[in-house]
This record gives sequence, structure tokens and C-alpha cells, in this order.
Amino acid sequence: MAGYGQFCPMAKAMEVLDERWTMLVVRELLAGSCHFNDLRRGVPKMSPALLSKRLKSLARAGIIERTEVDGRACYRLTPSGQELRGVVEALNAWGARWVGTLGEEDLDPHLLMWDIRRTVAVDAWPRSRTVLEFRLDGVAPRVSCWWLMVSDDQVDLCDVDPGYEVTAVVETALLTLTRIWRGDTSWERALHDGSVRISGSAAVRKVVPAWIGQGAAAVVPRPP
Amino acid sequence: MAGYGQFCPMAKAMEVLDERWTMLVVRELLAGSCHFNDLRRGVPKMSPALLSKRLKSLARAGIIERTEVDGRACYRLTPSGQELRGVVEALNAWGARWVGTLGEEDLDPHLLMWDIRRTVAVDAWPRSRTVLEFRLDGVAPRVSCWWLMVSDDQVDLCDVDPGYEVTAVVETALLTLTRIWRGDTSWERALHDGSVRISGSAAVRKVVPAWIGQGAAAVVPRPP
DNA sequence: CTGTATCCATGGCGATACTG
DNA sequence: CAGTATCGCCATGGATACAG
Repeated sequence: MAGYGQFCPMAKAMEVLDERWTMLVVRELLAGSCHFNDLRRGVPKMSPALLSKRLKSLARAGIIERTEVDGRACYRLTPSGQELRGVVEALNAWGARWVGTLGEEDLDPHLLMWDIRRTVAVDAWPRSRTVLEFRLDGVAPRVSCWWLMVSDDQVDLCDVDPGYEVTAVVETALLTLTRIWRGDTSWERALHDGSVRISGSAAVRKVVPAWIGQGAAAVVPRPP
Repeated sequence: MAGYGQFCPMAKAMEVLDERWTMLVVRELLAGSCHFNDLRRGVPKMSPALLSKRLKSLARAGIIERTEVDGRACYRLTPSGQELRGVVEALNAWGARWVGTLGEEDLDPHLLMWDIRRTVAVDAWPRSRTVLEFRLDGVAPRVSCWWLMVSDDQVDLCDVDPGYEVTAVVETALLTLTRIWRGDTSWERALHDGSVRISGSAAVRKVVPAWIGQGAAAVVPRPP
């Protein structure tokens, strides 16, 4: 695929960035992933061959640098790559405001739970071990139950019962939890209309939404 | 080409925007073009079939609306499309800062002169008719001479001698003028090192750079 | 863990011509 | 002016298996 034949800086930028998957890889790198398989988890539908190819592309473009630490590959954003945060944020805000409709094929419990895990507000949680169980309706049994644990500022996510006492259970459709996470709706509204049920003591039920919080896109104001 | 299978707003945004040429079409629309052939001029290397396809895509995505005025097609950005200005600006700034190297294939005298024409600071020009002649070195003769005219706040661009008295002649390589326009270098430096020559009266030579100015990307600070 | 190798089908896209 | 029509290549990228 050739370039655009234009001197316009935006066109030159797009020559690298408009290739399929590229911006999603950049997003993963900005989120802190740096090993090959960490990155794969963020783009599960991308084949490893293609990920490898894109990483080489990004390196050639000066956006990332590959180093090897203890025999382990490590991809890090260069200053040029770091500055793509502005682009990612602009795209994210626009997408949150104007691409509201999610299809069944956009939902992925693994991606959602992993994203919750990595940005969860641990400061809001109790200091002692606290376990939240998620039950996702209408999802393949194998990936419908998740346990999110926080203890000593350490966050863990399991898809098998870790066996600890469960503080509260959150039960909802995958779509609902996804929409809350994106900020398309709020915890308050979802709890009120019954699309999310939280079990546990009254005190706990009240604070669970604050424990989980919402994703980064939720702060973007929506169009009227 | 399928979607990414992700709920992430940025991924959803890229499902529409990462297709080849799409963002360049949006850029043209943001710049004010609205008729089919106006748009074509901004993306001369794009086939009309593909442009047509992309316009349909953008309409389906709610980014543009097609109307017909006096039997003339007219594409206008919706509010959603207007808000892509933030994305375009982020990409443009990043491209200006980090994709500095221009190849021969990125240069296009027609695109450059047209861009100058449409953003020239007419307020800086004299009120009476003023004609600037551009002579671009190392370019096919057919497209190496251009005349830029301003009179009564009306800007015109010709690629054949309009016959009016020429106020000043700007002579330079296409690459140099392009780099100045992008802000990769300044008028001052280019005049000083001789890569641009301006003929005309001493007073006129001094103000011609301000008449022409620089493109939008020139205000972006460059990395050290 | 970090990729490569191989294969194959799809369809994107470039080129050109043509039409109401 | 504003597109359609047609064609054909070849690169893209999805899938799977495998290797250092």
C-alpha cells in the first residue's frame, strides 16, 4: 500500500496510523503493556503474525523501540509514540460521543474485565482483602463468572473461583456492564432500572459502584 | 473488512476512520469543500469510484449528509463530523512534529498552490490588485509557473499567465516552498540561505513572506 | 515467551472508460 | 457536474501450526 502523495502532515501521519490494528496496538502500549503476550491480550482478535508485523512497522516509523531485558522482548513508546496519546484521546472522545451503538460482536467479557482490573480505583476499596464476584448473563458459561480481588493495593482477576469469601456479587448482562464502563449509562440508572443487581450487605451494595467505577471514556460529555 | 470486536470507543471510531483515504476526505470537508469535484481536487490520487464509496460510508456513519441544491450534490459535515476537527488537528500536529521527511512522491505543486490560495492572509495584502508569480524549480514545465492574485479581498490562482502586471516573483524548489508551508523551516531562513529568491522592489520583497504566510501546521512547535 | 512460517481466500483499491 | 461500470491484480490479513 503506497502513500497518499500529499505533503499534508495529517496525510503523512495517516500513512502509518491508518493501517488496520495499528492504533489499537498504540493504545495498548499507552496503557502500559510492553511484552508481546501482554499486547496480544489487548488485541485478542489479531493474529500474532500481524501483531509482529505491526510492531516492526511502528519501530520503523520511530514510534516504538524494541529492547530485550533478561532475554525478554520489551516494546516501549518513544517520545514520538508517547505523543500519540493526544490522538488516542481525541479518537476515544469522538467515539464515545458519536458511536454509541454496540453490537453483540463488540462485546468481550475478557477484554472488559481486564480493562476494569487495570484501571480500578484501588484507593476506594477497603484495605483488607475484598472480593467481588461478577455474573454475566447471556454469555458462554466458561467466561460468565469472574472474581475481582483487592488486597493491600494489589489487584487480581480470576475466571475461576479463588475460594475466598465473596464480599458482593454483581449480576448483569455483559452489554449493560460494558455500557456502564464506557459511560453510556450510569451505575445509578442501571441499578434503578434493575439491569444490574448487586447482592451483599446494604452498606457494601452502596459502595460497590464506586469501587468498580467507570472507564476513561465515561468522563466524556455526551451530545444532547 | 470486519470490525475489531472491541467495545473500546477508540476502536469503534477506527472502524470507520481507519479506512484508507477516509480522514483525507474528512479534512477536505472540514476545509470547506462540499461538491464532488471540489473534494476530488483535494485528493487527486483517489479514484472517483473510491471517493464515491467513501462518501457513502461517511454518510452511513452519520458523519456527513448529502443534499442536493439546484440539482448539485452537496456534502456537509453533521455535528458528529464537525467534531472530527479535534482528531484532524491532533493528527496534523503529530505529523508535523514527527513525520518531517518528505519524499519526492509527497510533493504536488497543484495541491500546494491550492492550499496556499485557500488560506492566504488576504488582510495582509494591498487593497489594489496584486499579483505574485511563483516559479517552481525542478518541476514539470506545465505546472511550474503559477500566478496568485488578490484584489478586493478576492483571491485567484492561475496556472497560465493572466497578463496582469506582476508585483513580485517567488522562485524556489517545490520542496523548499512545501517545507516552508508546513513550517519545517521559515521564510527568514530560506531567504537567508538562498533557497528562495524573491524579485521585485525592496519594499515588496520584504513583505511578500507575510503575504503568503504559512500553512496551519506551521504553528505547531517542533521537538528539540 | 516470543515470535515465524506457510497457506489461502477475500476484497480493497487502482486504472480506465463511460453515462445521465 | 457527479458519479457508475468493469476488471483484475496483488497485497492484506485471517487461520493454523510450529520453532528457538
